[in-house]
Amino acid sequence: MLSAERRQVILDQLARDGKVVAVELSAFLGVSADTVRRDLQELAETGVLRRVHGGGLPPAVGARPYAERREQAPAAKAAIARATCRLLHSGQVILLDAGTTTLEVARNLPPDLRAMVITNSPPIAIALAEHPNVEVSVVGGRLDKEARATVGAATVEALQAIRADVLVLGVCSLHPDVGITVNDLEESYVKKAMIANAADVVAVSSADKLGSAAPFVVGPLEELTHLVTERSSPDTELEAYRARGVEVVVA
Amino acid sequence: MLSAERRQVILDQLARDGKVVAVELSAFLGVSADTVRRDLQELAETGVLRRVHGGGLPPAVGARPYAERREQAPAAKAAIARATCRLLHSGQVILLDAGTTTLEVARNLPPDLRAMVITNSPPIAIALAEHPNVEVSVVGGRLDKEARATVGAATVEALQAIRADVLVLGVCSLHPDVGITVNDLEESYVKKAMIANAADVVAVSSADKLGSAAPFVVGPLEELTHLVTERSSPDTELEAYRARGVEVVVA
DNA sequence: CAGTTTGTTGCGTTTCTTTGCATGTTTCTG
DNA sequence: CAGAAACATGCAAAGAAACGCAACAAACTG
Repeated sequence: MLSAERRQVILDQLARDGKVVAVELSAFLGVSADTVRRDLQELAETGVLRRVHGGGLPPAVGARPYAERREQAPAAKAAIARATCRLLHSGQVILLDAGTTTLEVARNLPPDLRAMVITNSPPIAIALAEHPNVEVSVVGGRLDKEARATVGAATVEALQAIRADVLVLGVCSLHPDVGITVNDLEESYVKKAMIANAADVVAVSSADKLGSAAPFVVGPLEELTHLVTERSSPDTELEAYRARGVEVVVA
Repeated sequence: MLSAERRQVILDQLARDGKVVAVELSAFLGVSADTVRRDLQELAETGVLRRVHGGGLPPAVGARPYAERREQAPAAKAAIARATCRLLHSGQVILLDAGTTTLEVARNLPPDLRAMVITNSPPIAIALAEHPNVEVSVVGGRLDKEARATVGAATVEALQAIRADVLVLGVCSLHPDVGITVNDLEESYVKKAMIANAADVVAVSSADKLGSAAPFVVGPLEELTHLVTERSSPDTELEAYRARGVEVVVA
């Protein structure tokens, strides 16, 4: 049996049982425990398995979620994106935050929109490379593999050199009292810097993110000038946002 | 027996058994193990077989559709990319230039390579987001839609804040006397800045780009420490590069 | 047709991988 | 806390792969 084949068997067994045990593998595959250990180490280095004492487990939720998130609720996202585009005009400097909804906004920008778009998201930059009339600028920095966006000191500093007319902000969690919150500290700093350097702030959010809160606070709700969300949001809930001066657009 | 015929037999056996073993094939086909190895290598380059120590397996199950992969990565490019990866090591700070060949390098980085990769190419950044062990940093700036790379003053300035161990440079044109040249002024400045801030400079180039020149000069050939190119390059031509102190690697 | 080129194949040598074992260390468990 | 199990590390043997080289055949050329 080929060593690569053996590793494939280990992965199959991991996928089937949700775990692998070193000694069992040793007996099952007919090789020494040493060899199994080396295989497990090798697999762990490539990131497809998480090494634990005695065997291996599936890797922690890693690069997987991005592909999944991209597919979820495409219809609602597209509607929000189209509604957001109606708030954007030629001649503006547009700051486009990272996120799957904002990526959809980028894809839906009207072809005749002549604007300058600044983004910290490589996927958005690539999507806009297809656009005939917008000028694109990328904000550099360390890449957050999860969000596919640049973060860190360099990103924040670069954002401070920018004055945007409008920011399209992808929000993770939005709560009338808690404000804008996210799941990552670095991300919160980047969003803060974006908000600080944009005249208008348009938040785009699917209905399920409204009324929830995450650990890291970006700022109070009053920072937003607009909120674009789905039709399915209950109107009573949206009233809380309107009362705080946010112009709510239901797509 | 014709060599093409022999390869077909190998593929048949792979389809039937789900694997092939080099020594078994050698005995079965009545040729030396060397010849079998060469066949396997050839088949691996077209993507119909995954080469492993001791034999071959079906191409990776989770891998992207092979037609697509093949289209963007002709055998020559993939071979150059793999050869380039052998020049990179864990612990290095690697500067990755934009380009289709360098994108292929990014895709071919060994999963166990632990390095920091800095790039001005959003597509490369996205490709590396899949990599479990490299840290990715994006250089910001205005996006050149054609090249899908950032250029301009911001990009050059950001590059000057970097000290890389090795630069992987995609070259448009390379000529023993004229040096490194490109078709775009902005691009030339970016490449200059990259070269100025990297200890080693590895140029990757398909054979047809050697011996040609473009309008904008990046620098003399002496800036390069390595050149990785295709097997098809005539050796007499490569001698000119070697004579100027460039270590030439033929993939 | 002779000479050249081109491509394939096998061989010898060197280098790298894999593997099991011996040894010492860490981690788990009752 | 002590014994057992799991782990890490170095080592040596077997085998696989890479590389240069030379023999050979087929195709091309003047």
